[in-house]
Amino acid sequence: MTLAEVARRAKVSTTTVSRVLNQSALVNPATRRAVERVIRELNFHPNLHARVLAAGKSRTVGLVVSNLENPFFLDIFRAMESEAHEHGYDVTVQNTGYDRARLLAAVHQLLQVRAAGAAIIVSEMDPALQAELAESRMPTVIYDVGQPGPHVTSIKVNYERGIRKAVEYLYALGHRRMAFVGHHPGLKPLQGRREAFLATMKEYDGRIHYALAMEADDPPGGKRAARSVLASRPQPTAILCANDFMALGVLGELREQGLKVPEEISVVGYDNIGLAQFAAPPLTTLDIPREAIGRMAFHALTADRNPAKAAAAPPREWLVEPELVVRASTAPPPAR
Amino acid sequence: MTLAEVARRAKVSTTTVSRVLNQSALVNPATRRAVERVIRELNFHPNLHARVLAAGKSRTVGLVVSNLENPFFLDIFRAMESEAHEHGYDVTVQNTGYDRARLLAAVHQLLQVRAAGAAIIVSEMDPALQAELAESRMPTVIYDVGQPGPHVTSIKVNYERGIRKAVEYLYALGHRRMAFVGHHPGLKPLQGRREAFLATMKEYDGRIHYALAMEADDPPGGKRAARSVLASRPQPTAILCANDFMALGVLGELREQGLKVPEEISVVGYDNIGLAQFAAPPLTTLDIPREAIGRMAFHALTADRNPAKAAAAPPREWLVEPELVVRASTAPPPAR
DNA sequence: TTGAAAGCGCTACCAG
DNA sequence: CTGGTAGCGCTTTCAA
Repeated sequence: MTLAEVARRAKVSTTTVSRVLNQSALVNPATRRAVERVIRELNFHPNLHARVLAAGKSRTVGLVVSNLENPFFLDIFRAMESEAHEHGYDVTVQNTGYDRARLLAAVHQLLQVRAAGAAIIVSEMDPALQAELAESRMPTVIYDVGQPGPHVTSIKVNYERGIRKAVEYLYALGHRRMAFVGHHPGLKPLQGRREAFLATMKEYDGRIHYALAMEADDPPGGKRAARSVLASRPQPTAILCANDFMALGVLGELREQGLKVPEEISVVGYDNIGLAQFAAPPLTTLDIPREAIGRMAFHALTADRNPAKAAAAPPREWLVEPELVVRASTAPPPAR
Repeated sequence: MTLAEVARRAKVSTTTVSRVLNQSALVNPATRRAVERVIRELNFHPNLHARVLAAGKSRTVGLVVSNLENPFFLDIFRAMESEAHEHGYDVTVQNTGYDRARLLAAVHQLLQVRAAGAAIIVSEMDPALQAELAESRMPTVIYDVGQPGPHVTSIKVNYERGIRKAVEYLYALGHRRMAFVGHHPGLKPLQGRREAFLATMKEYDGRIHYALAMEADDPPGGKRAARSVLASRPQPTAILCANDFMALGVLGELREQGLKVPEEISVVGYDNIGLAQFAAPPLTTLDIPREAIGRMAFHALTADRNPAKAAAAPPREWLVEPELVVRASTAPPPAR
């Protein structure tokens, strides 16, 4: 089934059919109806590849994330998708599983489909890829790493500020022994949270004792990490997690070990995913506005498309501030 | 950057470049290396739209699901994707949010990109769309509804059997007042679970008192549903959920109401998502092999591609049996 | 082992 | 308002 076939049956030119497909105004209403009828009868679906090829532009933007299983990324995807749909765009997601090879493959795929833009919200970004992306001239959004440029917008989360808020809060509650549960050393953004923690610890200069553990980004990873830090001595009275998803796992381990949260030990997460309030107990965490990030990412990718509104273009760099959300997983440490 | 440009620089024909791109064996190793060098230097990424258009076939399969946020669907996606990658295919996911209009749009999109096949794992399928899909002759996998056909494979879960297992288990524990938490009446598969529950109740013919509540497919929905069934009298001593994702929400509500699980009330989920073991308490549930479903779906879509192995083709209809997984959210009802 | 040329299905420019 | 036609970038015979 091709457009030519439709044209033949409708007794018009392919040009006309193309016009009705593209909502062009320059087509007689009667003609339009006739063509539409044929399209419906034939169950015609225009070949998108041909359209993109001929038109030379695509209305698809790509999103590549590290771990779709983690609601943090999923939320960004959904926000971006809904914003895109409102503007007549589609978004294709790709999951890397924190694997650099898959990241590379994902980016190449987007380059091959000549996507209108790509938002790379991953933790495993590397400089070489950033350079390649910059050269490609495809509008790009990068997360937590690198610098903005002609076609690249950078979104960064002020992790350190977030961690500091959490540590200050815990310190004020009386906690002096803390543990940090992060993951995948070497992955910049996550390491960012870890380093933010270390930097904050340094500020407290010896007044806080701490332990660290790095594991996979999921509940089982959190569980293992919790087991590890609980084995350290002196045992921490509070555990800070690199994200809520892992925090779910640390809560599970604490439950298994019979440690009451928050009476015996406090836990704070990061991200404020929806599940955080359904954790037992509901998780104190640092909110990161995923909805805004997703929408912002979409606009950053499609902004240059409207040179007219260039003035209203979004900033090429955006710093996000996490907010502390106190729920039931934190309390003063046990009197001992 | 086009293939022609590469050909010019490499001083060969476009045909040759095309050949190296397609791993064709009929190209001199030296020539190949030369071309590959130019490709690398130019950072050339062949236009996928042009390739698909010219070749007339695509190595992309589509997956459309109702709610990616629900790990059940995400797991199917990941399994399908990993299987696809192993076979040189890509998969594009689309999320409908249980919205028929979005489902239609998603399917049309797949038709437009001439996808190699489409797995429609949704609860909002309707007969008209099934018919359209059948006519389209695109390999399709449908879930829980309809009949298999020339190009359509049907995967069905034996919900009733699962529900019966759960009810029998609870009945044996001593429960006589149960509630079922489902969602979106009118959505076939989910209704399927509800009807399976009702059918089972009928078998017990008055020996079990029950209540029902339908809400959204997420923890908040489960929470609302729980509130509703807890208000019914006599109050149930066990709650069966249409899926684990909602069960997370009912556990949250029970916790808020101060009801101890499983001492005062039992909860059983459905699906056995990874989070089920991280729920508090770990959830008794019915396992559905999502990994197998995802892989099976991929093969069903690409099977006809290999007429040689037609004999080893997967069955056009597959019935999945849920297995009861007992964890800590169920126990005998309180003595009262 | 390599190349010339005819499409793939659609859009867009230029006429009428 | 409508149509003819030249591509878009690549694959695929068919020859050489």
